[in-house]
Amino acid sequence: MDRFQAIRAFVQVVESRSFVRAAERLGLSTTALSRHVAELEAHLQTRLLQRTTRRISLTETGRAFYERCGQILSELDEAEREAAQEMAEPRGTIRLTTSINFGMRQVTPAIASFLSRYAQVKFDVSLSDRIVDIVEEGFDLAIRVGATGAENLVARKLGETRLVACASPGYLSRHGAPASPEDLSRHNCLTYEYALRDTWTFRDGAGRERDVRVGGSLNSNNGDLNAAAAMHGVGIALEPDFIVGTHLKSGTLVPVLAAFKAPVTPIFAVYPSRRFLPLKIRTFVDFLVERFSGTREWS
Amino acid sequence: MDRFQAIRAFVQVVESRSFVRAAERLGLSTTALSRHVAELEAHLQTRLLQRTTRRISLTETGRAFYERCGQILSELDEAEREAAQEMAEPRGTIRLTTSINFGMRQVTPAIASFLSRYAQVKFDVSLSDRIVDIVEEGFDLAIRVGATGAENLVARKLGETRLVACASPGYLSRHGAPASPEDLSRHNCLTYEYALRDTWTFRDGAGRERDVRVGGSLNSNNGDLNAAAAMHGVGIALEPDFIVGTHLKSGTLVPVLAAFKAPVTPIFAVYPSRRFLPLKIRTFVDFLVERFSGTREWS
DNA sequence: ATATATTATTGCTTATATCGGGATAATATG
DNA sequence: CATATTATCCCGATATAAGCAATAATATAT
Repeated sequence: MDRFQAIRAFVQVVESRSFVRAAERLGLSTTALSRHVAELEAHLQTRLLQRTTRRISLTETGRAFYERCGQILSELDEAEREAAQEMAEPRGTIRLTTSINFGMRQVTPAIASFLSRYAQVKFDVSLSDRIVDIVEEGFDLAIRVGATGAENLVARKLGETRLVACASPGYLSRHGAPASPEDLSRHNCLTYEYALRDTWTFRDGAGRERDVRVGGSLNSNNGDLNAAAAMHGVGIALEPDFIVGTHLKSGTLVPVLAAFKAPVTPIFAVYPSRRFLPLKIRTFVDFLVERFSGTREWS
Repeated sequence: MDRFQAIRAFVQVVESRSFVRAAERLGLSTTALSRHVAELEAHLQTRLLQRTTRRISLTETGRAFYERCGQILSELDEAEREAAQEMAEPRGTIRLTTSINFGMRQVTPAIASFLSRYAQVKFDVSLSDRIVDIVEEGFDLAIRVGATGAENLVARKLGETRLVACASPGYLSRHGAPASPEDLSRHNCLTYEYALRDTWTFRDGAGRERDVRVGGSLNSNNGDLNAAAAMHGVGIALEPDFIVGTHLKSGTLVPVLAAFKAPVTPIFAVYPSRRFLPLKIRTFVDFLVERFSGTREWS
């Protein structure tokens, strides 16, 4: 038995106070309607409608059931409209903050693609590697590598990035490639201000952690700058694959310590945990998840 | 598509975080489950679950829909359990007030029949022709002829009673039968304290109202007493058919003014309009409606 | 009171949809 | 890299729902 159909039938009969009128409104035969109500009653093992062939009235049980069903059906309709509203154009401005590198390389093309699909949406993007308080500063959404932020937020995982230690072929031919993480202490390591400032972590074949204190002639708060420096042969950088992926492919940078696993960092979409998320946000986050879901290697 | 089935499937998949586990719990094949979710998504024209063959996660839209559906399903379950609970024994005491005559003749046997069916129910009956405030005096239910009572009450029609003017054959042979309502002014009319004290109303063949001022040697607050007096030849009484039905059948009383329609009075079950009526009350009212629904002639 | 029209239900037939099994494709895990 | 797990697709068998026609019941009109 299709309970939804049956309940709909029952409700319509009550509201029409007639099987034939209800059948007309639902576009069914009275036969089907009569059966539905009968099946519902059989299912509940109770009588919902007191019917003479001429008039129908609710039983007490039926009255109670009807009231609740009316409520439930309208709630369901609302939920479905809300969900299907995906088709309704998302509109409005999305205030977004994200890290400079990932923002430039991955989020920007995603935004472009999203904008071409949804003409009514605008973006207000703030690039910053600082972890901003999105509630405090009025952002709708943050896309963050690694950090999720405060407690009252929802973090939705978009993907992962793997850090890769790498250097230019020129640097390696001059200084040799490190064979183990500990060798890094004898190399010029380009460090990053906001994370991994002093210590880089690797995991060896046996799964043991190998922490190494690193340092060198360049520390910056910008991964691109470090990558560029590495390409110019300044030293070894530990970079997320979405920054150096293309350079590794082209050979301008070469991975080192490939036998050791560098940390994997999750990438999150972070937004306030509201009961009903605005359509524009929901749609954009879904879009990002879909776009990034299959991504194994950033480029 | 059975939308409830589909939603149930969807919710179970979300909660099981797996199609196969959800299928086990629902006693379905994974095939059916997969189809249900796919159909639901097609219906909503949106993606609810982001699924790899190995793991599934909710889309934002799906998350919102899931939360609402969980709510809706539990409401539906509750409504169905509540309705099906009819099978659960009604139990407890029903505090009931009803008029003396109708109570004695019709309600008492109904109560007896109800008690024999539901062993866990007890009755506390108060017979009175006074219109009591059932909320004030703590009654669950009143059965009333004519009056429905206060505003915050629900009145459920149980049936109708027709008033019949009648007298004993002896009285009529001595005084003759009235040919029109107006003739009643020359007769000894037995009047009833709570209603129709001074004026009786009839409707003639053309549908016109014919009010007649009546009076005589006996006024009482008890229909039975008036009927008994009429049978003893005292005069003409205007009595509900549930009182005089048997006497009319046996011939101890004879109807007069049969060409004129006497007023029809509805009979109500009246109870407080609570959101959730106790099972015992619901069941008893349904029982009364069923018992009286076919009744055309009271006896 | 009788006849008539309206209305809900039931039996029967056809068409449709649903279900489960096996095959397939995809992906974590060891 | 191989294997086991998992979701989806295809197909045949079964079950289910819809409509038509007939029936029973009842309100309204004559």
